[in-house]
Amino acid sequence: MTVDGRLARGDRARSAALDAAVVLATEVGLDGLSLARLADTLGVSKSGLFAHWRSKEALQLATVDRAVEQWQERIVGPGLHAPAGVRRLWALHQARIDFYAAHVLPGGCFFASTDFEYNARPGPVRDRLAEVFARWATFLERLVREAVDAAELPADTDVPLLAYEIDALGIAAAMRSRLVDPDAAYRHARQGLLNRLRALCPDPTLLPEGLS
Amino acid sequence: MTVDGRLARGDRARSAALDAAVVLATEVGLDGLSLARLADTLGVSKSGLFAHWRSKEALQLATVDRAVEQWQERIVGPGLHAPAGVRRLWALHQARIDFYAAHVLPGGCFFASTDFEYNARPGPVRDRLAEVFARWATFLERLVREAVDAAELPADTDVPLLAYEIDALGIAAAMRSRLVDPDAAYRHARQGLLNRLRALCPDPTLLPEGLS
DNA sequence: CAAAACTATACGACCGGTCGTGCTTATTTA
DNA sequence: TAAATAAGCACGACCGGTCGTATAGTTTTG
Repeated sequence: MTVDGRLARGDRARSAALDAAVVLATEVGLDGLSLARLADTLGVSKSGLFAHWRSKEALQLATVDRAVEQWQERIVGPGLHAPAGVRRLWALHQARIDFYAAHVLPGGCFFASTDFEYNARPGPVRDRLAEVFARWATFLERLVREAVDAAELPADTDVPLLAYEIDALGIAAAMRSRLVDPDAAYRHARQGLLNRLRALCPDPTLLPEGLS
Repeated sequence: MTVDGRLARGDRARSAALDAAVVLATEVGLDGLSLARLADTLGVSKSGLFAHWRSKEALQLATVDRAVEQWQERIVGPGLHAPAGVRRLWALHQARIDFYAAHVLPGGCFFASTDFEYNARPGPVRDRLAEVFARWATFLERLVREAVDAAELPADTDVPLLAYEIDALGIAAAMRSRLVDPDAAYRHARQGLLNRLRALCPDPTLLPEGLS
């Protein structure tokens, strides 16, 4: 039953297709990505994709899930293993900033472009994106609340809003400014998140050293 | 020479087409908008559109310009007529927040969706968008600098970054949270911009009254 | 040798774009 | 004032191309 080599081949092709789909969808949009281009990139035939997903929409949903997996591996994962409280929050932000510099700024952000692409288009894809962002917001809010215990956040702070800001500001500012001045994007993302962290933690001794 | 009735008819049709194009492009994307759907919405034939614009790309560029005009009329205009300094900045923000509640939240934001749609797609449309955002950033930075003279902004503040944040945060936070919780979008946009303004102006007596 | 994975081919629908024609309307002419 | 002219505008039909999708056949693999 293992049938390891047999099933492994199909799973490998499926996985490679999803990885390529994330990259291509970031360039041309999740809906703008044609199956022909995806098949050409993979070096396979277009119709073969229908053996793995029954429709393009099914492939789009799988692409969103794959992007979530990549995001969690590269961003959330390192942050979760950092120390608790403010330092943990900062470790997460630092990982995200480096991720922006390495992936978002050169090639665009899959979630940002897809989010805005489907914002006014109800349907399964938009629903899936809503779930993803809701989970992400909950996770961010939890991280912020943990940091609050150590840093004495001002009483009138809206914690869910703060979590949203941390997320939206980093991506939006980085991508927006990329159109105007690519070099400024990294500084903006880093500075913006750092400012947010300072507001969150007035005691500078709690922050990592060597930050401008 | 007046030729009023002759030219006015064509100009009216052209103007109506651009208004509809902005609305439709906000829904399905600037590139996802088909000429057939635009023609159907207008109740005219598709080929008639080519009498006004020689190609779809020309119509897309005209659509961007039209959206800029609308934005300036509804947002920049009221703000420019407000008192100078912090109050003027707040008047601009207040107009933008109301605009979010009335237009962006129900139907999406043309600039946000189009910006991310074309972020990784070089070409004339992206270049036009870059010009628009560069002008917008310059305008915002000028407004912030005028407010600084009255409010004594902290010395280490990055003014261009602040201008970017004010813009990106409002749109991104509003649209992002719309997917998750429509009711929270207005509060988020208002609270986020208000927080920014408070950081900009530590003296509460300079701020408008009745703000929570 | 099955069975799974993949390819080749064809289809209907829709895309942006072109062309030739008729209608509307302002200007010119008598 | 009334007929004639001409220009702008809009229309329907149609083109080549590409889209997502279905079906039948071929190659690969344990």
